[in-house]
Amino acid sequence: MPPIVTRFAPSPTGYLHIGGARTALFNWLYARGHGGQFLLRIEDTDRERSSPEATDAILQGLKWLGLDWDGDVVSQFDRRHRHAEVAHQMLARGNAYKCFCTQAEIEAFRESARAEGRSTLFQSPWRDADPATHPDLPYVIRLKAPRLGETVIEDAVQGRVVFRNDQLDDMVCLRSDATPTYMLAVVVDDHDMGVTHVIRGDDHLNNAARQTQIFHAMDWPVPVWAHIPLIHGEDGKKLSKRHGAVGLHEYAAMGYPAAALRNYLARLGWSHGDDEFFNDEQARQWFDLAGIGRAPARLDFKKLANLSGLHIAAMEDATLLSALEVYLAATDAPALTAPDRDRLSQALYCLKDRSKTFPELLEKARFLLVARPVVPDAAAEKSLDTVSRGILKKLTMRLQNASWERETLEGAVAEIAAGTGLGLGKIAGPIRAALAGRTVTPSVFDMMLVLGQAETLARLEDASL
RNA sequence: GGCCCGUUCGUCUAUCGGUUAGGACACCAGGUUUUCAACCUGGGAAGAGGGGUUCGACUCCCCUACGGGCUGCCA
Repeated sequence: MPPIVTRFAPSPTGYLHIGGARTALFNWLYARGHGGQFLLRIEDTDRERSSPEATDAILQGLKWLGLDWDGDVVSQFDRRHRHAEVAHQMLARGNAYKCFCTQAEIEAFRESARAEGRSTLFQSPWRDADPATHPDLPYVIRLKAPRLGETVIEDAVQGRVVFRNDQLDDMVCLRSDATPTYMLAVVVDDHDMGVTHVIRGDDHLNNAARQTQIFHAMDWPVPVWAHIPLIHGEDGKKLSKRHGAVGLHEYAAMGYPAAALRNYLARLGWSHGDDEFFNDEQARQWFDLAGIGRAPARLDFKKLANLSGLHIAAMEDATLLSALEVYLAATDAPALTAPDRDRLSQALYCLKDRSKTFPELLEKARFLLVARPVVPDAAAEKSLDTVSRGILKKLTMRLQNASWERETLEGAVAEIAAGTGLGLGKIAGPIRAALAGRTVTPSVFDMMLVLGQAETLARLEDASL
């Protein structure tokens, strides 16, 4: 079995799409799980719509998602001479021909064909013309596609797909300005790059037939095809801007860990039995083409959030901390100061189990990121009435000389609670308000321990006045 | 219009001719609990429709409906 080579080949017309990200992930998982290579090629032959900014955005997106590629990024445009060379080879082999029809002529033909309900497949009169009759005019090079028989795609996901050759016309391979078309460029590049498995969106399924004809024309081995269904929005329609987040960077900005997105995206359209929550190691081990479904999947943010929470909880503190810093940078938020970073890292143990996203974690970490005086929000303010202020005052005194350990603190608070005839639940509210200025926080004891005795007492006293 | 692909709980999916059609997320009820999160118990929830093939179809075939893709000298 030859080594596996996959590739991701986006066209640089914008940011990295969530669907593209999944395609890249599948290619990456397949290559990495089989000891193969994962290559990256930018399909920038359309100069009008390509931009270096878009290429950069795509690269950044892949890096954020944690998908590393092998070798240099290939620019399809840079290979245009090679593409033209192959077009001429096909010409020499008699598998292609020069066509002198103008675009206007073809356009007119298609229009009338459509109007009359006839097939719009264009059959060039130059297909079998004697080169001696060739005019001195611009021409394109068309593939001399077989007219009889059928072209068969053996797709690892879709199964056997058969196209009748009389349904496929002689596609243009080299334009009249000598630049290659996408159809030719893909085949030449995939061949030259040694790509063994083409895993891409099923919007390319029909193209696979045309590309197969080019592979045949050059006598090149046809790669294994795997056309995966597209991702749809929550309403089941094709994903578009109106669905909200379609750019990968938007997911980064919403504060989902890349590991969670990898897990979620992998499960969208692919499955390994009942496994839902897994890490990269497992994904690489389990991923295979046979596990890919044929129906389009919808984005489900609830499930993403659930997985996100599980991944945050499972992260090592150091990993989590640096992911948080990446998140902060991505959202243009101020970076953590060294002391904040320290405190945060000490508190992660009581934060990561209760947060589904980074902003949620940061909100719960607020108690240690703000300085006195702690200003309570409206909800927290409500729990600071006269009675509770009195309780806080008592608690402050009670904790004055307490040893700063969990058991002591729990005991002291329980004692105060008992003394007032209230449950712990009732006095936890005011303590939260005093220490964090919020109603949603980690355990009050965890906050006290993280904050330390002096700061805790100061905050309790502030709130009791 | 032509060609191609798809269709199991609300959502992601398991099932590869024989299951009370399983799991997860979400939802509802209850429990635990210092809030949130997490956790525990229970619950409702699915094979698009119609024909075949077969002793037996979610599973194989055909038709219809619905969704999607392609039909460019775009990628």
